[in-house]
Amino acid sequence: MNCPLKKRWERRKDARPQELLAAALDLFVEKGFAATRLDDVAARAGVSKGTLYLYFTNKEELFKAVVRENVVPVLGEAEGIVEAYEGSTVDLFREIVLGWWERIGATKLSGITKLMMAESSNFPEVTQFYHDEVIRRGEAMIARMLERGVQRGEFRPVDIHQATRVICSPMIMLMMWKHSFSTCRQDQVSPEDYLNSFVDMFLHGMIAQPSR
Amino acid sequence: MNCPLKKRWERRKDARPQELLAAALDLFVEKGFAATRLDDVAARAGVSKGTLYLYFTNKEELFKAVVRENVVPVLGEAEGIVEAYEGSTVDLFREIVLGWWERIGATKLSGITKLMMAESSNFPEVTQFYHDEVIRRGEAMIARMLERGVQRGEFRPVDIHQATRVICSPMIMLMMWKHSFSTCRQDQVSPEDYLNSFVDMFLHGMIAQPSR
Amino acid sequence: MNCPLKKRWERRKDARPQELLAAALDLFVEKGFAATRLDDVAARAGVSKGTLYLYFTNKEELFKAVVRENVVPVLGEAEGIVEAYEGSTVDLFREIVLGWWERIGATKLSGITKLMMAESSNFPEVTQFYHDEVIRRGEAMIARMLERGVQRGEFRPVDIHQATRVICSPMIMLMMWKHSFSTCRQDQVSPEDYLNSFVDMFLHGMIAQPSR
Amino acid sequence: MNCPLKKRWERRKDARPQELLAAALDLFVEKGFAATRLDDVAARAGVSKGTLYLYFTNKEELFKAVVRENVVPVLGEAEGIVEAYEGSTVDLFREIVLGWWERIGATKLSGITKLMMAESSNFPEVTQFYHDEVIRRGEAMIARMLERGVQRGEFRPVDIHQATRVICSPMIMLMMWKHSFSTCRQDQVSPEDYLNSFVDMFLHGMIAQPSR
DNA sequence: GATGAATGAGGCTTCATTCAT
DNA sequence: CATGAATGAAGCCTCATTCAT
Repeated sequence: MNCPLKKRWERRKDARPQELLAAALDLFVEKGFAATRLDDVAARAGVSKGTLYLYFTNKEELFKAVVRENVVPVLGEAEGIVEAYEGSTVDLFREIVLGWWERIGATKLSGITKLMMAESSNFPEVTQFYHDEVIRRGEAMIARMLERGVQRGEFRPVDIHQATRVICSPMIMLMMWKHSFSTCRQDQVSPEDYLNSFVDMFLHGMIAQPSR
Repeated sequence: MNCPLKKRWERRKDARPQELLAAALDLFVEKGFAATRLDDVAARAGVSKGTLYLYFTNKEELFKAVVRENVVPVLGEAEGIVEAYEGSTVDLFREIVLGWWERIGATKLSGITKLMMAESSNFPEVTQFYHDEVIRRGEAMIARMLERGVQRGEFRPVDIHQATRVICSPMIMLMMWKHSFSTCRQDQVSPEDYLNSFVDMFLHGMIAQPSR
Repeated sequence: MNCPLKKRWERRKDARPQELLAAALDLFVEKGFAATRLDDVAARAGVSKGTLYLYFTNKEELFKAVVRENVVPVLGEAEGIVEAYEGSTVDLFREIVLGWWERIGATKLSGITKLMMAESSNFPEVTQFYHDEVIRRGEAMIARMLERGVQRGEFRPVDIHQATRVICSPMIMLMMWKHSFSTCRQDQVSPEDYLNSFVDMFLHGMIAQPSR
Repeated sequence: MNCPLKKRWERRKDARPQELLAAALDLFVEKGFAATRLDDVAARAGVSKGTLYLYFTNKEELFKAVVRENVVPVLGEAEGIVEAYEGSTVDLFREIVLGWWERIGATKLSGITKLMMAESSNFPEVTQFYHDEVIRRGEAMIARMLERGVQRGEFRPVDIHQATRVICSPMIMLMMWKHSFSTCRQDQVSPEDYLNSFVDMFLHGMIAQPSR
């Protein structure tokens, strides 16, 4: 407290892993898992190559730490929202989709999703981890939301399992496009327009018709 | 004709690239672009590594040839169907989706789509080629189909551009799941169920409500 | 035969692995297993680093090939001699010890023995291989020789198993000294004198006393 | 004395090197010189890596200290015994061999001998030190014992120099086996049986035949 | 005295591409 | 046409040693 020098030092020590994770996130998103060189991660974080290995056992653990630190918490929040929501499920759906867009889709974190879709088959251990920590939980959360809508009579009764996947698809695809062919397209997709179309179509397809 | 030996040779000369392309397709689908080793391609085709370079300038050209040979023709057929179709657009939609599933989605060609989504950012030239030859044409075809439905009063008026993308998403995702996390999931997605859910939801969301 | 150019080429191709093995043998003997850099092996053989991997999967396989090519055949010969010998076992003993000295002890192959004694605990797979292919066979051969002497009444009855090891010890040690502290000693051990002392002591210790 | 705190500190200061040396001994024996990581030594001693460098200039000096602290004193005792012995040289021989076995061969110190035989050529300075401090003195002691036996008419006259080495061989080998191929062998050598065989053979080979 | 974060050279291994035959 | 030996640039990871605190 009264020792600013030491404090600076400690702050640095504690901050170091965060700096490394930030650099790693940037590069994983930019290049993908295999094509990211640890040299570059270190260079971007302003440290030497060896320093990385003080904090992370190897490339795969570094990646897992990036996911744990950045993606998993957002998922936790979303789970909390679904659990505690009090309004209509239509509103909840909008809330989740837009919240996801703000916290993941529109940020560089979308690159993690893309990366996992892209390279999972080449890195089984990382894949298993991501599947357990992210995909399974994410799908469960969406499924719970759909069930809520059906139970409350707001949504048509549908195959929850399949509907979950159908719903996730456009969201995942939006992230993938951002990191795939965006350089080729002048007619940049407006994510907002795309999301509106998606929500619109989905609700048209799901909402229980009052009479009929 | 009267020279069987020479003829066999000539046939071989023509056949050779096909064997190479078949081997390359298998391996690109299995491993992805970067992780496919030309050694393995040559070995699977039963030729030496150098032989590959007699027919293809480099790895990227080999991949482009695979796409040209396998994916592009299917796209041409679909374009023809849309152009010439005479029934309802709802039926046309089902025709296109199922035809796509039979010719691409259910075959190893789905791996090419997955691969491009995955690795495009690391190989700009390949990406540009694929975008021009496949994506642009594919989206145009879908868009034309939607326009047809709207013009004939079968579909609600929607933003064609966005709707095209929303519609493509579940189909692309179905291909990606096949090649991404399939090893992690016991609850193998039934593609047929998934497609039915998708068509059902889409048509519910698109079909113009008669009265209301 | 009438194509010297091609012949030269083929000779080179066939000779290459031998050149690599020769270079590897030199360096393994000089530096040990862990301290031998594959760069140096390649350089000494006059090829690039990558070339090594055309012929040997990795460092351990390279080493195993060195052993198979150089040590194992000598062992085979010795086994043949023991099997077919017709003279006295005392003479056979001298024959084996001196033959071993000429073919292994006095050559750089002695370095392989030293290396294995030295580094075995750090490279379990190589160790297992060497134990199975060299040590087990070598001890079996010595044991057979001792049994022969005992059965023919030339040697005192002794614990064959232990005696085998006691006998091998001075021979192994002679090889180890050559590669251990030789740089420290001006009073170079004369291997011949040492071997004479050894044979002399051993026979004094083993020969069955006629009367007594 | 009246300052227990300070005293504890001072004791610690003296004790610290002992703890470090103990940890270093364990690891050098277990892994060898090159393969022992100073990280591990520090961890086993419960200190930080940097602390090692407060007490020892570098890895080589650490090793030399381990030898000085553990091996050299035992040698000194043996020298004393040989100098002062009053019984028969045959008994002295047994005394020395068994004493060596109890104090060195059967303990982890045997690993130091093995390590030096194994890695000496890669670390010239350490080697020179070990040769001067251990090998030269050890051989001199054995030689003196043999001379004593010959002078007193108990042993046949032999080349003392060579006999010394022949005698040392089985003892050194026994240590090396313990640390080399022990994992490969189910038929664990019984050191006691081996030593009995060795003493038996040696004395048969050395003892002056009374008449004849 | 003690710490432990940081370094950076060095080793093994991979693979697209070339070229002499 | 076809071969396949050879290359060499990279990439991941290790570890003895230093030094600011």
